[in-house]
Parts: sequence; C-alpha cells; structure tokens
Amino acid sequence: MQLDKIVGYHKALADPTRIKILILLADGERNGLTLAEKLSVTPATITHHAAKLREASLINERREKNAIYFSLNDYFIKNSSTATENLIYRRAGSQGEADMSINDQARTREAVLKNFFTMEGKLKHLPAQLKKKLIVLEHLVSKLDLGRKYGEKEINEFIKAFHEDFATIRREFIMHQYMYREEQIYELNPREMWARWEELS
Amino acid sequence: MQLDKIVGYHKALADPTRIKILILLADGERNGLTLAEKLSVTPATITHHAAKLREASLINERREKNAIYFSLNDYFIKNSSTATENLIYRRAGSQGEADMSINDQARTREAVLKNFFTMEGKLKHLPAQLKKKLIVLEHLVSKLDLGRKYGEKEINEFIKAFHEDFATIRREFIMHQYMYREEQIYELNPREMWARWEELS
DNA sequence: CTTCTAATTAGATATTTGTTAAATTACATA
DNA sequence: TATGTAATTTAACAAATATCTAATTAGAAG
Repeated sequence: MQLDKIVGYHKALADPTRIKILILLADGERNGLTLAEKLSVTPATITHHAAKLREASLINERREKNAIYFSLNDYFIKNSSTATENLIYRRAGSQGEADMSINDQARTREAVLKNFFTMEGKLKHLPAQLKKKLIVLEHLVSKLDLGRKYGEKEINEFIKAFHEDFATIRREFIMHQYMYREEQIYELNPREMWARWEELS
Repeated sequence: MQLDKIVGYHKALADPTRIKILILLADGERNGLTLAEKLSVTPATITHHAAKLREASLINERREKNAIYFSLNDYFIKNSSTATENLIYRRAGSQGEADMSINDQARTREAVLKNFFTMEGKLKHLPAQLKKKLIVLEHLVSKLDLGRKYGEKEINEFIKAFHEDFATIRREFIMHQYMYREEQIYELNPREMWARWEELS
C-alpha cells in the first residue's frame, strides 16, 4: 500500500539525528565511525539510523575496505523542494551550482532580482522555481529589522509595499522559516539561523 | 531551533491516520465526529491528531455551533510540489476534475485502464488525451521497483511486455518525469511513485 | 593464522506515541 | 435551567523507537 511509503518517508525524516546525518552527508560521503563521532553517538546508533534512511531510499552505501561510506541518494537531491531539503542543501548548494564561484552566485542573484522586481522595486510575482523564490524571499526579508516584533497588520503592510498578495508571501516567510510566528506576532528568524546552520551538528 | 521545526513537520506527517485525515480534508472541511466515523477511530483520537497537525500548521479550525470544522492550511494548496502535498492535492489540482469525488476518480481510472489494456494486460495504444495518457503511464510505472536502477535494455524489455513501441513509451516516461535518465541508466522518480494515492482512501 | 578496524547484531532500557474508555467541558437550544 | 451534541481531557496501556553496552561478524593487513 502506498500510504506506507509516504508515512515511511516522513518517519525517516522525523528524527533529529537522522536529519543531522543528512546534513553531514550533503557535504559529501562519510563512513559510519566519523558520523558517530561528529554526532556524539555510538556506531550502533548510526547503523540503526542508516537502516531507516536506506529503507526510505534517502541514502546510498558503498564499501571500501572495511569501512562503509554513506552518501545521499541522487533523487533526494533532485527533488529537493521543501524546507527540509532546503535546510539540508543550503550550504552544499543545489548540486548544479556546486562549482559556482561566489561571483557567479552574486550574478545569478542579481539577475533574478532584476527579473522579478520592477524598476520601482515592486515584486512582479513569486518565482515558481524554488531556488529563485528563495532569492526573492531573502531579498524581501533583508529589509526587515532583526529582533523587532511585527504585528500581523504590520507585516501585511510591509509586504503590500512590494506585492498585493501579502497572504501568500507571508506564508512563504513562515514556511521557509525566514520568520517565526507566535500568537499573531511575527519575528525575523535571526540571520544566523538560516545562513549559518553549522551549529546544528 | 530550526531543526525542531523540520522534525516536527515530518513527525506530523509520519502517521497513517494523520495522512488520511489530510486526504479527507482535501475534499473540504469536516468536523471531528465525521472524521472519526470515516476513519473508524474515536473522537478522542481525532482530537489527538488534530493537535499534532495544528502544531505543524497543517490545518485550520473553525467553530460552528458546537462542532469544530477542520480544514487544510492553504499553504499546502499553493506549494504542492513535494510528494506528500502532491498526493494530498492531486485531485484538487488537476484541472477539470476538481470537484470529482475520490470514487469518481477511481472509476475513471478503472475505465481508462479497461479501455486501453487488453484482457491479457497488453497496452493497445497510448491515449491521445493527456489525462488518460497519464493514467496509463502511471499504471505501467507502478510495476517498476522504486530505487532500482534499470539499464536501457532492461527498460525496453519491460515496456515491450506491454507494447512493442518501447521507444515512444520510454520517452513519455522521461517527458512526464516518471523516470530519470542518467548515463543510460533509468530510475524511477520516487515522487511519482508516492503520488499514487488511489488505493489510499 | 592473528590482529586490527569498522560495522552490525542482540539484548536491555527509557521515552515517545497511538489508541481507547470514561469523565469533563463548551455551546446551543428547548 | 435542563438537555443534547460535539470536543477535549485524563488515565491507562500497548506498541514503536532511540539509544546504549557487549558480543559478533566482515574485511584488510600484517
């Protein structure tokens, strides 16, 4: 039954240790011992989690001498569209731009902004492609104050200065975790949180 | 911490009952009692799961008299790009059949399969109409193994068991992204696999 | 054959989680 | 106010899960 596949997929990602494993693997393959050390768990625990990730087809394994190297399954990479995959791949860069120089990236960013914003600074529409959408969202969010709390009405007004469909964009802010919402109060997710996630490991 | 949100999100979707609730809600809002009845669980169980779904911002609630109506958080509607959301929204999204019941769709599907496959399970020919063609392609692809890599010759043989024009059908697999091809190696796109929701009800 | 390293298994334990029955709360209306 | 319906809470329990330690297996290299 297909339901099991879906549930299994989410179960595989429903554990912090496993997410951390995936984050580590996004940087490149790694064997069990180094994963265990990096995450401060025993090798047995890694074996346990590796089995779950394997069942969900999220990782591949390769034997070299008596070490087993784990790596991310390619299709996980290609289908990365949610916050999770975004989190995991933010640093590694979504495969295509792995070898992009920092200048190339800046140029891409500029091109996207030029494309989706009018000369007056209005947002034409949200890009459908995740990578571009994130560039746009980051641009908007960069104009908010760090540490300040915004009421819902305030946030709506802010967004409306760029685009009339504030509800959608507000939702995007939340889902992509550029902002947190708590009891109708919105607050920027400290930049370190999404730009520097290394501390997760 | 960001990690908790991600894990929480996946935990929310890591239970079959909750997925079924979301599927039911994709048809429209529903109150707790009818959900309980439809899923053959007690109202207490629904309350329990609703809390989890609410924590993950997947549903909204509305009170009318003394009944509480649950509905999907609209975020999902606009971002149904991943396997799960795609699964849940497939019928709502596919234009034209938006108001088709899950039963109607199952019936359509059966009719199409009956029409385009012989009694021996051979494919007569590919439907010209897109919607029907996709039904046929999904049916074929559902017989492939998830996570397995197929050589070109293997894929051809597989298709030939259904129809001699393997080249066309192979191309359709790729075009409609049921499979990926890389260096002559074909592999099922897990997303499409998971998107087969028919048997879930 | 012995030794070393890496990974897995097996068993144990504590925690979390899904479910239910029973009691309770919240609204609506007669 | 009393009654009925829907939802929640509480307490209990079984099942699943994450982790560890200790023992075992797999492979490489002396």
